Amino acid sequence: MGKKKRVKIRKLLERGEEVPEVLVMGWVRTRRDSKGGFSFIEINDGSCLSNLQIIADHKIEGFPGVAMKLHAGSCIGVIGKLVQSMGKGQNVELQADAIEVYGPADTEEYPLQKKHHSFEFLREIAHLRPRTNTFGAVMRVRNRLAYSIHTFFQDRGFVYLNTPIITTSDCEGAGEMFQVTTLNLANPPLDEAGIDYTQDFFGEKTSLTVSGQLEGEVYALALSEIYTFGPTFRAENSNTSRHLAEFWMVEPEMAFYDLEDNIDLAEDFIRYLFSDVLEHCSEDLEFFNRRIDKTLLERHKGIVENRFERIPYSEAVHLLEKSKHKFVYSVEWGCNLQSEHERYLSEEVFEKPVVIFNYPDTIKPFYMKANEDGETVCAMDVLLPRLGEIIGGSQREDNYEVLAKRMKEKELDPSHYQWYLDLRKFGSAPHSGFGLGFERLVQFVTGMENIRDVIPFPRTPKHARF
RNA sequence: UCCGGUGUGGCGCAAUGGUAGCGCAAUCGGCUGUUAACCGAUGUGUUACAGGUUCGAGUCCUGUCACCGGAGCCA
Repeated sequence: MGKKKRVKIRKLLERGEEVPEVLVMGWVRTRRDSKGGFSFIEINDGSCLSNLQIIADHKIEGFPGVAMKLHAGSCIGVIGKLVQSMGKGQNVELQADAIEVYGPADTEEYPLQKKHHSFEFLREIAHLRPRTNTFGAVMRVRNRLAYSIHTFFQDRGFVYLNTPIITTSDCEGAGEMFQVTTLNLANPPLDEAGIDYTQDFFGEKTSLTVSGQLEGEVYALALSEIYTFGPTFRAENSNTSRHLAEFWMVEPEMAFYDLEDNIDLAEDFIRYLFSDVLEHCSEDLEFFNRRIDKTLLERHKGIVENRFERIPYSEAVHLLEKSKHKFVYSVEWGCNLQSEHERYLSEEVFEKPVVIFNYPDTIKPFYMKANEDGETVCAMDVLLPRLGEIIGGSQREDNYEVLAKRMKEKELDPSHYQWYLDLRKFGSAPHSGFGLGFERLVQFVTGMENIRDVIPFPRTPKHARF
């Protein structure tokens, strides 16, 4: 059996043509026995959502012994004839000539049953959940999105850049950082100030990155347009359906882009991704639309077909102030917009993605470019209905003096950022960029409610198993 | 981290302070070109953990842990 080339189920179902002899391999999802002397076995190999139905005549060689092992979860290989199906529900089916069991699954112990399981339960068996319809579909969609992120930027001449995972730059207190050290925690070397990091592996205090942006700017100011796509770490004790301690982020950074160019790119990017996934993952998306969220496809088409709303922060505040909607947190110019405010704007006022830009400088980081009004900066957030912020970005401050002053105001140590300031000292250029949370994108595209169910192995507070 | 909720057979859930049940799955049998198959029978429990109140606790109280939802923070 091993000598013949195996064909994936997706290919066979797409063609829908009869094949005199074919080999398929996969995991049994369900078996139904007929007393007519044969069994129906459905197998799935992850190449697509659909199973392949196998007709196994009990007369085929060794079947009585084999049949006992063909429970849900077992892995088998089958050689047979692919023929038009006599039954309803599938076009073609495989009439088995021989079946080989690679790995049986003890039905008394195998946790997955042919019934619905809660996502909470599946999280406890993260090593087996990819064998369910939902997780197979999530991971195929996730894969397609990753692929089209690369094609979007590659088609536009952006350079894919790998920024460091281990870093010394504390990206402006942007959340808690995971420390990286080889010091003996039970007995660390000490000096007057506390722990003596000169004796640590890198000779100074290091952490896992919370953003590749600062390093991305370095390469944008040489290669013009770059993007990063890699893991990001936040040690915030955050327990929500939208947060992970380890997640993947896409961060393009572009020389010669102002804020408007930046927003244009972000919008084109989002709409490209949705359009691509609608075209290439239709079976999986229809599954999500049927089982997870009945309005999913309708909303996705809305995103592809309509322009995003764009409003300045000041106007957003004005809209919220004059609205009759009762908010838990009141709104005034200068405050951070709360989740309830963002949701109100994207879900009720505009009912589509909203870009808010020109935020007060007091609530944004030091590196964002100051506007001429002296009180706002060139920041922008893209808000999606139901999900909230999916993109945060800005035009960067490219004036040396202004940036140095901002850093002083925010009490940052300039010695840590000398290389960053140097970019403004030598051949500075207007430039912009943004960050997109990859898992939040997958969440929105699939309709999955919890971010822990769109990443293979979620890392959250108190949870790093598997 | 804060607020609220939940924790009971493998899974999903029920049970006024008084004998812990139901559905699905599983096992066995029947039926059938079946397809979330169907029909019948069978087995399945330290009620998260540690204390407390009570004649008696799954149920009430205290603490711990875990999970879920929301908030903060963020992508």
